[in-house]
Amino acid sequence: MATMAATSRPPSVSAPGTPPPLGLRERKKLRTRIAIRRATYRLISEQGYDATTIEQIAEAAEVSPSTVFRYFATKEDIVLTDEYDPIMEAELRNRPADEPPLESLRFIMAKALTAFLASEEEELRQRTRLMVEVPAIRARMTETMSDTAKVLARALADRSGRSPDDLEVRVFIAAVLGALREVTLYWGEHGQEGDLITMINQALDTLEGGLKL
Amino acid sequence: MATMAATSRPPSVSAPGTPPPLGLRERKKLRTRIAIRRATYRLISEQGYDATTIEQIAEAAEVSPSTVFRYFATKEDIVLTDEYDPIMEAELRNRPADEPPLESLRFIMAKALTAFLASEEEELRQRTRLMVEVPAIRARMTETMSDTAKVLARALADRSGRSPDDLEVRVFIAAVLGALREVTLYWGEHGQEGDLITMINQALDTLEGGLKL
DNA sequence: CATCTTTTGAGAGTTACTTTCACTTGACTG
DNA sequence: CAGTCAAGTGAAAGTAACTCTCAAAAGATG
Repeated sequence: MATMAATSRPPSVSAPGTPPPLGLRERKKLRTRIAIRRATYRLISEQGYDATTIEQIAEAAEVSPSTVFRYFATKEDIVLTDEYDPIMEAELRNRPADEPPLESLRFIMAKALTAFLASEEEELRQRTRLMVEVPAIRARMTETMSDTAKVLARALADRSGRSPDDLEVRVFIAAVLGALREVTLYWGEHGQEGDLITMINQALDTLEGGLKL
Repeated sequence: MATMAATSRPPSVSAPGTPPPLGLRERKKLRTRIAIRRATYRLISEQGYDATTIEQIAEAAEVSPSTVFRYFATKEDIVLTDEYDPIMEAELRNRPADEPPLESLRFIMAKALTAFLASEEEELRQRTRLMVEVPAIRARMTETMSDTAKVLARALADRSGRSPDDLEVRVFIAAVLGALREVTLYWGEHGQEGDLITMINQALDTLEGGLKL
């Protein structure tokens, strides 16, 4: 994520390819990060988004307010930050280069969502709820999506020999992510009932058919 | 626009169909509104968006800060508010009902843009500049667009006998507006060179072709 | 253990926005 | 045209998200 700048690694002597065995410092940071997020989700579910202040979050997570801002640039980011971008990118780059781009995206989005649903369904639902209810979250989410868009555009451009800045590529991604966003919103507005993945596939079908309503 | 709640009309006795001849009160409000916007645009072009405070805007427009907030809900809205939604809606409802929806949108967007460019080109350019440079503006713009989306969805749904909440309709509009947004961003990022309308048409061609990259 | 570097907390400051209330100023009525 | 009513305005105080600075605390390192 954008807020997670690459920090220096301990120059450990572990075998190459093995994940470096995080020093105490890094482990602590991770714990703090998680504590803040957890506290935030809990407080929000109890009191609502607006009523939950950074001060409360800091207190609940047992850190100072300044620390909260050190870990997350904005209040919205506490809720929205995840690590799915690199995963989606990797998956996309793993698809056969001659697969139609829309099919590649269809595939990786289904996969990412399935994984998310399997491991953190409750969080996804709360997030969706907030996306529907809180304009600030919705807005920030859109920004986040445009980071995702850049990553995906690069991957797609690479494999087709185009520039990642190619207008057509950008429009392609924007349309797909715009549709995805709308489906999620729709799902959230309708009580989160029905199968999200099926609905996404329907939306992609609409796009694939050339938007002939 | 969302921020412009319908205010009471003077029950004037003018001929039906004639625009009511705004009382002094309404005229003054309009002037204030314009003064605030003008001051804002000027200050921003001189100092940049972040460096321009509401207080400065208020002073330049010769009103109090509270009045500024009475006219515009947020700082971003001062820049973004326009009155094109009802126009686009009317135009859309004027298109033949059997015209393919994508063509209708293509047509009305070209028309709206042409009008905007003809009468307020400088404003459009400044707005685009801000959209590229200021995340808050970009975010708010997206929200604004989703208001537009609702209006257009209703119009489109009406003529095809669908519900305005129909997933397919919503996806359709989201994709088109998402593409439009991306083109505008692209145009802005590339020095605002080239013909916006042509680029929009290209983007719509991409959508129409089923997003086969 | 001593030193160096990173992380943290405390505190003060900025600014967008909200709310309240008294005052002014158009608009309508008799 | 005077009086009343409603709408619009300004002043002021308050809230909360974010920023900046600096000194203290705590992990890493030799």
